[in-house]
Amino acid sequence: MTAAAQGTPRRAGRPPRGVLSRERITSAAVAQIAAEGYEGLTMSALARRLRVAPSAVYNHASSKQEVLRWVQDHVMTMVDFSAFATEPWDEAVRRWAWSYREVFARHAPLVPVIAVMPVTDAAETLRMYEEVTRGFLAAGWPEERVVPAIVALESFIYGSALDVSAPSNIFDSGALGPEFPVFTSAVRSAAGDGADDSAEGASNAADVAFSTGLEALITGLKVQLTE
Amino acid sequence: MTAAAQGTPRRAGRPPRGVLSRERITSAAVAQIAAEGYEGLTMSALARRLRVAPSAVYNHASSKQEVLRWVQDHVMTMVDFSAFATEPWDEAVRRWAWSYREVFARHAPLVPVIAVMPVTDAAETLRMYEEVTRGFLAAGWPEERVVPAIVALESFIYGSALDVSAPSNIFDSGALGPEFPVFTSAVRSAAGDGADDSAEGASNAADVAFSTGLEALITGLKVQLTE
DNA sequence: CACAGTAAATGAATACCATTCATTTTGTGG
DNA sequence: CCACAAAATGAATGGTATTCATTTACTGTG
Repeated sequence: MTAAAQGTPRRAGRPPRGVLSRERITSAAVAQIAAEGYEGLTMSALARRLRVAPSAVYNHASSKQEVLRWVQDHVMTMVDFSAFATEPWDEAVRRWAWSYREVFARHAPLVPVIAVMPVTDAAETLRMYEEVTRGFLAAGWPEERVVPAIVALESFIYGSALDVSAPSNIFDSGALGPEFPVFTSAVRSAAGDGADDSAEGASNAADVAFSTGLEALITGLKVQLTE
Repeated sequence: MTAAAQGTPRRAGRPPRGVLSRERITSAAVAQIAAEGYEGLTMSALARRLRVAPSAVYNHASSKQEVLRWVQDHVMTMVDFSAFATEPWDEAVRRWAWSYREVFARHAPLVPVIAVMPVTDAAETLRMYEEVTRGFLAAGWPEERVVPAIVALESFIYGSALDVSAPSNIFDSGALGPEFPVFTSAVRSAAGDGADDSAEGASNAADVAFSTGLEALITGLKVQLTE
């Protein structure tokens, strides 16, 4: 019952029709992550889901890192950048950034992977960059300034995605509190801010910080444009 | 030769004087990272450096994650936030942010650790927050806005620290380039920007993006203050 | 001062995990 | 048609964090 848990156990040797492919491996990995999270994504679990021996995966992917890169490119398709075609620049950036952060907050373990990942053969990622770049140019941005601005926004988004997965009591200074009264008080007063989770903005601490930073970036980038 | 590679091999049982402590473990971990990087930081290697059996470490730290949290708090001492005591707000933020990013670019694997790490009993981290908060308040910031602003800056800094460790050809679209001409062209024109590594700013792509985002954040946050 | 309990070390064992390799089978290009 | 490449199996391999039984020594209580 090593590979196929039920049905014909498939003997060794190349099968008549290809069993694996980049697409099937990627979607099995995504399914496994959805089912058991990133801790649950092991090469064994992946192979089990594909009804295949673990070593078979290595005929298609050279490492688990490579599988993660495929997953990352697939996850990019869930980021909504459609507003760049219809909305003014600042509103398009706003919608894109919130969507981007939301997607990668649910895939926080991918964030460190992305940082080191070259964009080569990451087609979906490139598709997004292409459209976002178009949006910047259409809004009158000089070409040489577009990529740094996108990278800056992305850096903020990735950092914020990590921040979302932080525990809400992350700033609880505990027993050391009295030693740092100014900060402790500031944390308390920030928590009291939008914390009435009754209606409207529905904002927790991470959302408030993200909104603060994103609006500042949008404002500041616009100012840079006029200089 | 399991534990001590030379000298008296120390028999089992509690030693006359304590061999380990949080401080000694932390500094051994930092030394190990300096010597062989984060891949080289294994519990075995750490124990070897401490001349101790691997299991001994678990009498003081409950997991490797905890050791990493100690390292992270220690690394915080290398961030220079002294400018908040002497410089005007925007210049202080600038110096702090550049220092912060530089430190964690050299410790990128800690970034995902930080995100989930509560600040409780992270004394050095709290020391920094205390001083930064003071600086914001002294510059006239309303108390409830300080923490979101700091978190926003930190998110950008962490994301940028990851960006620094990315390969420089990260935006090389390779064979897919022709499919995404607008983005490909923008990448080329951005590269030509400050890429004459002859003199002055000495800026690579990551530095340009960081500067762009940081200046935008500073400008945008200042604007928010006057509203 | 004795004695109990706890703290801190050793060394052996565990369970996993990614990855590799020899082997087998099958599809494919010359 | 035949050699070779591609793709599967199943059995190692080496490394990992972590746990456990055992031993020894320190520490606080009567």
